[in-house]
Amino acid sequence: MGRMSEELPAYAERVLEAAERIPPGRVMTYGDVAEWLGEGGPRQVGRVMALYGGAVPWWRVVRADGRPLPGSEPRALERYRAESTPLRLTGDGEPRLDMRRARWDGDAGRDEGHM
DNA sequence: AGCTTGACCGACC
DNA sequence: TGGTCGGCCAAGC
Repeated sequence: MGRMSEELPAYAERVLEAAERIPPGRVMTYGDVAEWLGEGGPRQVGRVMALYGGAVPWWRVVRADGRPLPGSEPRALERYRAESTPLRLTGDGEPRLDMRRARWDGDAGRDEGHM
């Protein structure tokens, strides 16, 4: 046991932890997660999710345009429906996330407007 | 050491 | 609404 090599890079672990924090019925964009962490950027978050996202609620981390993850749209939509995540229909009738309502800021401004 | 690659983003047209 | 472009930064080679 000479080595404690982490299977996950530390950064990846933080990203996954952030994803697990997102409450049901809400979503964060890749950029939001990066900003919340204060590390990396959207592309880095995306890469982590691509590699290890299966271990966390991956459907709650989405692109900024609210479009469901390509390739997993049926599964994502099933989750959104189960969690009552705000959706919205486009002109084509394709369901997309209603980002104005579904986007979660990580409780960043939890205290504001309280006093 | 320097590329290259991304489950991206915002600006712009 | 859809396409391009530059910027972004960790990981892999």
